[in-house]
Amino acid sequence: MRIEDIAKEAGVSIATVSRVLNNPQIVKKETRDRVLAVVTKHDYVPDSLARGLMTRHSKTVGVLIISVSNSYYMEITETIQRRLREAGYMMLLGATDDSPELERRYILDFASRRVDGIIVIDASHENYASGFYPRAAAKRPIVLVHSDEAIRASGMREVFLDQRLGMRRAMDHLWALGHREVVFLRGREGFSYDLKQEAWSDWLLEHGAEPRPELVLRIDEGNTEDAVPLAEEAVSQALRGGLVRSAIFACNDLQARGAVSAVTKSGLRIPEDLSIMSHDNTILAVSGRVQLTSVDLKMKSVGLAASELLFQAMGGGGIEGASRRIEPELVLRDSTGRACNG
Amino acid sequence: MRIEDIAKEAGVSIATVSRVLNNPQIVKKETRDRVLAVVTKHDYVPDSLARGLMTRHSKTVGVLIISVSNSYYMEITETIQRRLREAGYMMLLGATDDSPELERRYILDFASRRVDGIIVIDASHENYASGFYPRAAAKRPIVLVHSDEAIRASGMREVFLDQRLGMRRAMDHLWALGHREVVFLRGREGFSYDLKQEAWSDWLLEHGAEPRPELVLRIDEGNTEDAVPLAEEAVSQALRGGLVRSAIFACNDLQARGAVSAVTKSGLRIPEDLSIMSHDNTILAVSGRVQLTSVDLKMKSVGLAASELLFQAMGGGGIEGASRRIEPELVLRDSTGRACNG
DNA sequence: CAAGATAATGTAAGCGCTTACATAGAGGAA
DNA sequence: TTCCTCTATGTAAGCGCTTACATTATCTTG
Repeated sequence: MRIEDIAKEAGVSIATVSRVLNNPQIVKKETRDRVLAVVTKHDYVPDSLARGLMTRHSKTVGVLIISVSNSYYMEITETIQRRLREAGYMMLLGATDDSPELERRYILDFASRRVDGIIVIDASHENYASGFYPRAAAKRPIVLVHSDEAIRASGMREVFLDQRLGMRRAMDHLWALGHREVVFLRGREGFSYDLKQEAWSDWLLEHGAEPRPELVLRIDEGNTEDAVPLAEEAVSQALRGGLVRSAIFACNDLQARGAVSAVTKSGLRIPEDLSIMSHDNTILAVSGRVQLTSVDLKMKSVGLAASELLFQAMGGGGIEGASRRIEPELVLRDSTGRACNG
Repeated sequence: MRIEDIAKEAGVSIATVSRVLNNPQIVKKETRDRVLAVVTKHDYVPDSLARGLMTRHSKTVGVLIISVSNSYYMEITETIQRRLREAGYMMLLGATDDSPELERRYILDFASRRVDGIIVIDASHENYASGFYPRAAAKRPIVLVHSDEAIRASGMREVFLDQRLGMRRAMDHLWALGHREVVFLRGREGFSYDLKQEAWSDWLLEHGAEPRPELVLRIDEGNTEDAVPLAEEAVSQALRGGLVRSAIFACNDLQARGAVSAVTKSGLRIPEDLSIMSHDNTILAVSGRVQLTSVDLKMKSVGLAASELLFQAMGGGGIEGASRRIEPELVLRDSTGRACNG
């Protein structure tokens, strides 16, 4: 069914059909109804490729995340998807596997599909520094969600996820409870682990404590479900080695769950004997016997902010003020308590 | 940058540029290199809207799921997304909130975007019965992922998720362990709860046991994180009422986690005093202190099968044999054991 | 009721590509 | 050389729409 067929059947020109579809009020009610009848009769939907070719927009937004199968990204994807739908946009979703190269390919592909805007979650420093984002942003609105100081100061549209603040809040809380030694449990590699470790280290230094290397427990997986047993194993071992004496900071809830298992199995109580601070505040934080104190990155707010910024941009808004900072929140639960030996 | 600009700069006609991009081998190496140089120089990517208008395909596939923020769907979305990318397709992702109406709107929208194919996860019976899917499938390949006997027999391309078999395996397992009374814990509403309850009920009847209504525990939420405390509360209450004596079947891992909390808090041991059978086998099943025996729906296989079917269809394959059945698998862990009073 | 104003519809150009067909150039056989 | 074949490139139509502009129908109003 093409617009021509509808026009023929309704006895009007294709221009009239187009008007009925795009500017109903300017066509006489009588004609309009006749056309609409034919349209609904055939379930006719105009070809948005052809339409986009003329109008220069596709009512489509490209969204990039590192991984689809990660609870941590679920909430932000959900939020963005919902907002886009409400505004009549479709979402093209791509997973980059944390590869800047793949990210670039996706963005070029988005461009060729004439998306009206792009949201990059966990934007890579590399693609910013090489000038790729700015170049792409010159052609169509791009919103960067990131935790990178350089991007923050770039003047691009961006949502800054203040992870250092989250770390500070977590450490402050432990400190206030009397913990003077905090073991740092992390995954193998990845920007966010490095950032957190740096923040952990800096914080300790600021408070006159030493970020001793043996306090860093590194497991080989980060975010898959294998992280749970690996973290458990790592913590058990550290426990046996007498390294864990006051508190543990885990980089995500999976690792924290593993830590909890290790600690309970060793006969110690949480939080009486040992505190565990977690990060991400996913469903895992509340699904076990001991509910985890966890840093919540407020991904819903992040998603909302990113969508808002993008809509503004797509509506022709300028770059000024197109910048947000979201504060992580510490959610207190049962896994942290006063230090017993503090 | 349009093809015309490239042509002009390379000193050739637009047809030649097009050929360089689509059929490199038919243009003389010398010319080709000259064109390619200009193309890369400007990061030129052809407008896929214009291209799609001619070629009649968009290299895009529409995927529909009920909810983005549900661990249960993460794996299948991930699998499909990965397969699509490998094959050079982009994924338009829509969340239907379990609304057949919204599902229809999405499918129409997909159609207008000239997607090359559509995958509907948890296809609705309503849209099948009303003839909507078949009508849509006449115009472009559609693969339905579902647990609906009617759709299974429809002759459409479909992946049948044999949930009844999963239930049977779960119940057989409990029965073999000596459990003769199985409490059924479920969410408020939704096809899959009804299907499971029916299977539970049928199974009991077949084994000469009675599916007594008071054995059905229904909480007001199903899949959000609120389900955990609600399930805990429901189970605690049933425990106090003396209703839970041998085993509990929970419709998903969230509910099972709530059940575990209730049971442990009441002082009973798992699985010595009470067994808990879970469903979905998400990360939650392995993240707590007691690891849950759970029915795994093999969503990765489902996703693979769905993609395969779609690729076949998009490649021009016929409808015959475009049908798969995936068997759920029972993953045995620590939450189920021999009945103590069996 | 003529005639200018206005509302409703039609005509046709063109969005950026692909591709059938036309054309030109190069090489080889007679 | 002439004619034919083959290869490389150009020309132009057309994909299904939107929209500026042209045209025709319908009102106003003196």
